[in-house]
Amino acid sequence: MLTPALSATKPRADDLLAWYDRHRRDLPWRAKPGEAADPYRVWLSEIMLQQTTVVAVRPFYLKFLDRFPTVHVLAQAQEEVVMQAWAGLGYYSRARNLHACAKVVVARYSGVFPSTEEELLKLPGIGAYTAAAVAAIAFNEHAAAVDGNVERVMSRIFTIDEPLPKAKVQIKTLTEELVPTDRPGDFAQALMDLGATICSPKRPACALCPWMSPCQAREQGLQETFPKKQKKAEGQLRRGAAFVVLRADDTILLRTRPPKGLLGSMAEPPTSDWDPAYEPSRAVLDAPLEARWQRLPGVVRHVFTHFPLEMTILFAKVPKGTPAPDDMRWTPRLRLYEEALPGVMKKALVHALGDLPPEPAAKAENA
DNA sequence: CAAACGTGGAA
DNA sequence: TTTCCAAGTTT
Repeated sequence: MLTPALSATKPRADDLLAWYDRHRRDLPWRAKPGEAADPYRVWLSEIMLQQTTVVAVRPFYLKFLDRFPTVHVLAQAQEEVVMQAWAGLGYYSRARNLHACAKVVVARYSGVFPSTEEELLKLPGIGAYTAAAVAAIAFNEHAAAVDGNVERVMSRIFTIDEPLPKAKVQIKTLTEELVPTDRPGDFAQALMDLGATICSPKRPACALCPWMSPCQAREQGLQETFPKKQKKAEGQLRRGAAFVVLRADDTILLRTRPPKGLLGSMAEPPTSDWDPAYEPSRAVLDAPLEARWQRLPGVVRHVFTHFPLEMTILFAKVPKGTPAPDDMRWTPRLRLYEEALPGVMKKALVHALGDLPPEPAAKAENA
């Protein structure tokens, strides 16, 4: 009587929501059940979570929210301060767009986020996913937020053979058809929680899945083969040099990178160009100033999304009063934490100086 | 549309 | 150690 083909039933939002009500993750940016969501916090968290794990985001989110509690505070902040708060999280164009977006929301929308997917999509740093996520989660709009989790869940449920990213259009349509009139915000979060905790990339816990029965991939035992993806070419190794200068008054030579491109608007010790053919033995020719340069043993390795980097570190001590070259500055070693130093540049400084002084502990509000 | 764009953690 | 990748957007 029971035919396996029956499993081709449409997944029910109610089954997912019932699971969510029991197993929802408690996250700092997530409103408690029954509470209204704060659009600013939802938006901030969604930007931070782009291509970034919950574990990595959590401390940054808490510190960022403490420093910029409202969209008004953020809009009025200096860009350098915003970049400093983002330093270490990666994908720094997000921080520049975040700041730009805050200014638009304050200037054009009086500090109130627009509530529709369509309007949100116009704002800097907000793309198809984030527009739908904020609309649904913060405003309970009937929007389908399709991120990597949802792509995985949907491609498994419907055994979508088309590889990503081509399958995105189809997945968006399929997801829209499942969004309930009732709780679109919870549905969006439930779907992402499902992808993050049950329908994981490897070893999905199908036995615990509220959508096990309608899942076509599970029925065929092929859940781990979805989603199909086209592979990206891996980048070629680039080499370069970084120049760490310690002045006698315990200051370090830094500069700010151009606003666009790799590590845009972030701080760094002066560096050479990075190129596969770079010759570390000739690095001193690229030095920012005359000094007795010392080539330190070893290299600093770092892996960017699209290429690996090997940096040779040159170190020099210079006398008090040495002027900074054009577009560079001296920063006290004890205040390096105030600089917007990306991870790779922190590595370079640590290689030359040893551990950097820690940031002073934030003052406790209720000590 | 393919490529650029960071980082750190897990298997 | 290698591989994959985590709540994507912009150009």
